Amino acid sequence: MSTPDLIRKLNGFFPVGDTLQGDLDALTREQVLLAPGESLIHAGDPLTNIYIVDEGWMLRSRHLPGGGRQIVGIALPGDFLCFSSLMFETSDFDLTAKTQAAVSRLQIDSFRSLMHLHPGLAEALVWSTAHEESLLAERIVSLGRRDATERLAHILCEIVARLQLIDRHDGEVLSLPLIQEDFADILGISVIHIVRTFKRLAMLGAVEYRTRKLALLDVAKLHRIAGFDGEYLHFSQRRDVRPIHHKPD
Amino acid sequence: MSTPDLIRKLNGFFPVGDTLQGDLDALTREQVLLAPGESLIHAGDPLTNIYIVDEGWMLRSRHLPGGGRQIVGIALPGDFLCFSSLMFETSDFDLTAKTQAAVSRLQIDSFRSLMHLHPGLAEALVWSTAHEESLLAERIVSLGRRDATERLAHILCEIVARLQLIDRHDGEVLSLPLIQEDFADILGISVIHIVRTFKRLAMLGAVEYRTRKLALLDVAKLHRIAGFDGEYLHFSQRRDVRPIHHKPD
DNA sequence: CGAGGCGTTGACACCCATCAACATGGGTGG
DNA sequence: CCACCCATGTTGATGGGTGTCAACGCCTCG
Repeated sequence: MSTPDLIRKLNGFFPVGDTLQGDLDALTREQVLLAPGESLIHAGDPLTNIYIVDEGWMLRSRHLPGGGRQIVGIALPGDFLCFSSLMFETSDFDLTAKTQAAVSRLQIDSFRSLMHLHPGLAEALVWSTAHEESLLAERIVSLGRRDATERLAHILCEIVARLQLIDRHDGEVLSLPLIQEDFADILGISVIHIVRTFKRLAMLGAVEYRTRKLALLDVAKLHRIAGFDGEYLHFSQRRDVRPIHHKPD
Repeated sequence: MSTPDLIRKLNGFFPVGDTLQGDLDALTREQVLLAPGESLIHAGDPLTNIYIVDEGWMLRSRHLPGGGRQIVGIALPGDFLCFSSLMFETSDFDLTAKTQAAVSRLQIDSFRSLMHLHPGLAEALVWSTAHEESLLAERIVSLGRRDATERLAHILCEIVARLQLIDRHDGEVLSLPLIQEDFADILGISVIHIVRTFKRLAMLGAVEYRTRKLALLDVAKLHRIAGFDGEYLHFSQRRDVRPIHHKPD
């Protein structure tokens, strides 16, 4: 089985040759199926695998002593998970399926040797890592310096853009598995204030949210509210990547 | 010239063999000297290099339309900068020297081929990337779910731990180049509230701050206030890393 | 038809931002 | 050595954004 979403995502960024396609297909993989709410890994668990999301939404979160939760990342089909298994022994976060999900499990040791045999795989991982790092940094900007309305608009812009990249964007009304409590824990805001904030976005004519359905009324307006500049996603940029095993001139 | 801080840092994590040491020495490097306040790169600039900080503190920040600033990372001696140059064409952030600083500039193309010739270099980069990713994720938890006092205590714990790792921790009173405005922009809090928060930490008997000097009165108490668990730094863990070019049994 | 998940509303309190003014202190030039 | 100045830190008053609590409404699913 190939990894159509990963390929599609990388292809949006730089031309994916047959080599990389082959590399990814060559992975010996075990697929894990998860029910909604089921966890792939818990904070403190040993890290022994890398994963690629094949289908579904996964959330990376931390549970705090006081009972709170902070979601630090959303993983969509085509995303790598637990890349830090390459270096660290335990996980700092929970990894939980938000929908029914399917992920490919890759033993870290075999992944290492596969990376050596298939340099394109290393490229894919590096791209994915750089990309995720961008998302984290941008989230920090949001949490640090944007108010609730801007934050919510911003994450919605980001989600829409990411879904478009993997062709999961189904038009005017978007199905997404996140409930308002999830948005609260992504944005560092209380659930009740998320309600108010969605209402404000609706009154502004940008979007309307109702239980896992998001109606996109005016995406341009949403971008304006968020101060969204998709540059940090680096979707439109293509660097002419030479596989690592090619010597430069 | 070697990279003592990078080596020291990696060594705290896994045993650094002669191979990696040699790899790092083999880098053909151009050193850049920066005055305090001087920028190495601005948001929007093309990314054509990777850097290693040899000396000084660097801040990675974003300036917002409204005039605000969010600092997303602190780079200390031994840290890589702009690793995303491997994949992206432009920078999303400013990189500014907070002290006098010296960084080694490495052309991205020669860095790529060096990574191939010296697998240990790739290991070092991956470790550094994973490490930075951990810091970003933990910062998101702070900004999302900790109040001002916890946030400030937490970043202070993190800074102390990072300085210890590179032997820059000079005892009871710590010199650090950050002013209160910097803390404000790291933590997403106003300067004025940082003042009050430092005062609270002083009244609690944890630390006292006065113009680039931090007196550590009771580090254990500071940890307790922050809810600090250094696990995310992964300093005490050592994974037995096999260089990528070794086949697993 | 009942129950539970999810969303909504209003009242109230608190954390933190904003503004304006003032204090301190180290460095620089005369 | 003094005077000044600029960076940095400090204080108080006030207001707004957001959290908390409690109660209720709606929809879905079994």
